[in-house]
Amino acid sequence: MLVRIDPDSPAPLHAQISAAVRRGIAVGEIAPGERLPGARDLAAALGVNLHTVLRGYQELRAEGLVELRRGRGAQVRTDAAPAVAALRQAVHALVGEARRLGLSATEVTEMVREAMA
Amino acid sequence: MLVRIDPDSPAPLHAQISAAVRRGIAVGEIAPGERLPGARDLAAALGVNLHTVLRGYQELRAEGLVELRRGRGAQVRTDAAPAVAALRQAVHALVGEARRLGLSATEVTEMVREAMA
DNA sequence: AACTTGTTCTAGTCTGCATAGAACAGTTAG
DNA sequence: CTAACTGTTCTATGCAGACTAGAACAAGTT
Repeated sequence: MLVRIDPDSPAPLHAQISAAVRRGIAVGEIAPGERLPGARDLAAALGVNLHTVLRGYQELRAEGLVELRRGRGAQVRTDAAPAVAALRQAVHALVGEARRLGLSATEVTEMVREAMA
Repeated sequence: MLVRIDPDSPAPLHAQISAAVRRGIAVGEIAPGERLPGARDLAAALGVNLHTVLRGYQELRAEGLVELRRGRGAQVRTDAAPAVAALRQAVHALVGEARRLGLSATEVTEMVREAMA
C-alpha cells in the first residue's frame, strides 16, 4: 500500500491520507480485512505527525471503511467491498463538482434520478 | 440574481459567493452578458466585507466566467458556456458504476443526498 | 509481563480567512 | 468637464483551523 503526500497542496494532509487509502480500497490495492500501516509508522514514513495520520484514519472509520482498535491497528472492513468504495468515490467526485457549482442537494439528486431512469 | 451565504459552513465565504454565481450561470438564472451586483452592494446585502465579495468575483474571472472592469462592474462573459459539462460527466460516471452494482435509483440518490448533507 | 497501537489531553506555531480603512484608476452618467 | 460609481491595490488586525509536539492512558497482542 502506497500513500503519497503533497505538502504544497491546498488540501489538508489528513484529507490527502484518507483519500489515498480510499482510492487504494476502490482500486483493489488494499484488500478487505487487510491491515493498514500503523499510524506511528506511516507518520514517520510520510514525515508527518502521528495525529495527522490518526485524523485521516478516523475519517475513514466515520465512513465505515475501516475499523480502528488499540493494539490491533487499522483494518479494512470486510464489507467495504472495492466496488462499493469505487461508487463512494464516484459520489464523492460528483458532490465535489456539484458543490463547486453551488448546486443544491435536490438539484443534484434530481439530475441523478433522471440519469438513472 | 439571489446569492445566499451560510456563515457556519466550513466553506470559505468567497467560495460560497463564487459558487452561488457559478450555479446561477449553470442553471440559467444569469444570462450571458448580464451584470452582477456591484461588489459594495452585494457585500452590504450579505453583511460581508467588500474584499470577500471581490475575491469571489476574481475567482470567477480566473475561471473565465466573468469580466471585471472598474466603473463597469462584473459582467458574465458571453462565451461562459455552462460548466455543467463536468457535472454531467460526474453524473454519468456515478450512474455507470451504480448500474454495474445493480443499485436502485433511490439507493443511489440516497447516497448522494447523504454526501451532500 | 512486555510491547504495540489507538485514544485523549494540553499546548504551541503557522497559514489562510475575513474584516477594516484608505487611496487610487478607469468608466459611466449628469 | 465634473461627479459619482466601481474595481484595484495596499496595509493592518483578529480569528479559526491545520499541523506539530509531548505526554499519559487503555485495550489488545505476543
